[in-house]
Amino acid sequence: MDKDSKHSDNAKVFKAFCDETRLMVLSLLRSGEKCACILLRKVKVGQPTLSHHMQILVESGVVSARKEGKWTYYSISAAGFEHAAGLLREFAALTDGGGSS
Amino acid sequence: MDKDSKHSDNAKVFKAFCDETRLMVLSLLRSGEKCACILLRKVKVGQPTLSHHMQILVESGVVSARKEGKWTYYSISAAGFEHAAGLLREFAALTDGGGSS
DNA sequence: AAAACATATTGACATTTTTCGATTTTAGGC
DNA sequence: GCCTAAAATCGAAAAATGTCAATATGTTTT
Repeated sequence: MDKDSKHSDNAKVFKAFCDETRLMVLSLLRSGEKCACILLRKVKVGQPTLSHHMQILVESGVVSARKEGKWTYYSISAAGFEHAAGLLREFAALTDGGGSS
Repeated sequence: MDKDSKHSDNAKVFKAFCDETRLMVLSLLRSGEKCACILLRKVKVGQPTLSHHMQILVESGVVSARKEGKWTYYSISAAGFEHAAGLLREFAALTDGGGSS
């Protein structure tokens, strides 16, 4: 079981929370689904940059996207957060002896 | 209340989990306290690099360090993980209407 | 179909992060 | 004091990430 690639994947999930702008977006989404144009007015980055951040948030699973006409609506994904929380618990949980090497 | 600096601080906490090598270290620490020299044998980075990662882990609060003689022993900090988990919950929790802007 | 709008993509640049080699600091053994 | 070992610090190179300007794509309106 290649542990290394697993850690690489897990790091990707946590990277969603590593950037100040992304945390700002997540914070804004706490009050409900919003379209990119609304988010764009609140954060201090350009449109392409926001688009890039939203892509990272969606791919990490903590945000879901919904297209409707010209707009893309984003919202918090409860399942994505559960997954991240689960990983956190996993890393915090101590094993028994473990060191068989 | 300057939200921006708060997000900056929170991002710093999550950065502990953003790197593959750091996740590897956290994984190793699950089976108990270990000195840097042991960790060094398991991860595939040099000694100065490991030292740097350990500094980040300690400063983010998820790992605690204990010096004993020539050695430095590291272990998981339950409190640090609680804090990170709390932040995660905070971002996941929906507010009511919120938009008082 | 043309214009206007919302978002995505591309390409370049700047900043940040990771990494390493060399050196320094600190502690213990001779 | 001198030598060895463990870990930290310094300085620079390499890699990854964030940012923007320009352009492209898709959608609604006129």
